Amino acid sequence: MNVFTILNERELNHEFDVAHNMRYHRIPNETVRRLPIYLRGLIFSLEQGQEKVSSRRLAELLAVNPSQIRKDFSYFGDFGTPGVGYNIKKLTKEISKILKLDVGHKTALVGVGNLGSAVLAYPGFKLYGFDIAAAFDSDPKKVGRKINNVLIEDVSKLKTLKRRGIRLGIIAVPRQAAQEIVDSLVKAGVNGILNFCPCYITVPKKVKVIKIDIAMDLARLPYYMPVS
Amino acid sequence: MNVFTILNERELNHEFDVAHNMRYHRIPNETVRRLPIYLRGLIFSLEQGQEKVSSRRLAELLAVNPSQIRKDFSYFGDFGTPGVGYNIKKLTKEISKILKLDVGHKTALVGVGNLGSAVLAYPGFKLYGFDIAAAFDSDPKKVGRKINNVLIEDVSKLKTLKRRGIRLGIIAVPRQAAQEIVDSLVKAGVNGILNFCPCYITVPKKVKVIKIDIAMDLARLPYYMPVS
DNA sequence: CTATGTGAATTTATTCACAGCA
DNA sequence: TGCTGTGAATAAATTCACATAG
Repeated sequence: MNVFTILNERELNHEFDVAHNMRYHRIPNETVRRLPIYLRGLIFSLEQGQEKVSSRRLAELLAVNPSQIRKDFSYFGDFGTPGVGYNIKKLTKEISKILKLDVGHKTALVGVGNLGSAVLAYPGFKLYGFDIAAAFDSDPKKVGRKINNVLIEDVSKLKTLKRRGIRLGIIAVPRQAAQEIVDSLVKAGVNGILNFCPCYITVPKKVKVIKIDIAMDLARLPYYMPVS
Repeated sequence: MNVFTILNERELNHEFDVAHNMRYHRIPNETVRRLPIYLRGLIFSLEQGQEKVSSRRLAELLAVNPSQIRKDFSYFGDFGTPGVGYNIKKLTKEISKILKLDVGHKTALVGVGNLGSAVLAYPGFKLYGFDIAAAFDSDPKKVGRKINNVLIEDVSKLKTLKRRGIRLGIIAVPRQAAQEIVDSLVKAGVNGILNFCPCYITVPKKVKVIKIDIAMDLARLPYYMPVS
């Protein structure tokens, strides 16, 4: 059968890991997972007018363990000054670089329904350096319109992505259409996909998929809730 | 400062853990995280007309390790038959019970913008036993209308939740409004919250929050993508 | 002969505790 | 004194390997 689905989070990369980013020798997977969280906290602190932040303050803000933070940061060089804390701007820049968010990523959205529209309006993408540069839908009524200043194009135009330098795709189409769209994206040179469809999709090895299933996260909540 | 934010996934429960669900002695956190994934795979297999499934088949389907699956299942009794595999229905029922999804959860959605509407239309919630029984918005134009057969009520009606037996809330409002809504939900007796707002919120200890930040997940993708 | 269930081995992640710097 | 950076200690998760059941 061999259905390929990188499910929610973790399943990313058991083979890769070592090869790339040798500059940062062996950053643990869990640390990588936390880096975007730290980034949020750092940017938040910066907005609060701060310039330095200690591991303790950041930990309080994010409800994590201070030594975890220090250990995580220690995987890539010295950024803190003892007795003072971390320089927020410097650290932000470094983390962005590690996550390769510093270059800016043009991203294509496919499927401009409710969820797709929400994605277009979501402020968080810009924060992380993503630029939703194109949107596609198969509904002729939507094609040609603009949402959040992004023109909606027909899905048949997906093949232009390569030429336009877009390597990332976000899929928010009905589940039946998902695999077909994935194939088109891959053919168009996309090598990273954020999948919102609650379904299994198949991709070549070189393409990385992250799947978000909003219901799946909710499904863990009752287990952790106090007995009512 | 003490901002309380259970961020994305994991941060759930360092204190709780032991206390409840003693019937299932000490199911590891990571296993709990995977249970909804297994549930999906099981239901998928069932829909394919199968009755039994082996750890190998399930592992292929979900792109995980077979012995991981067996180990995970072993934390709660014997459900497989050697040489054959697992009885899908029985196992599905048991996992639902562990996750407390078997009782059905009435859930309230707050914020019926694009994201909120997408949530209302999302098929996955029903799959996991969630029933979005109420929706709220502050926009008078939306109040009174129905989406997906759910009546949109004014946010001032949030206080009726307790009476209606709703203990779960999904927040999809603009970030500025988030904390206020959270407070209202908590006051109305909600003890589990799924937060889609990219912001920090504060809750009493007894309330469990899961935060989904769709951009944050995407932020890990470039790191794992092959160099282009 | 196939597939489970599980101790044991291994790998990975977290936390502690403290030396050393500003 | 206050905080970083990090080895060492601990804890948690994963994987192996095999005895055992159908």
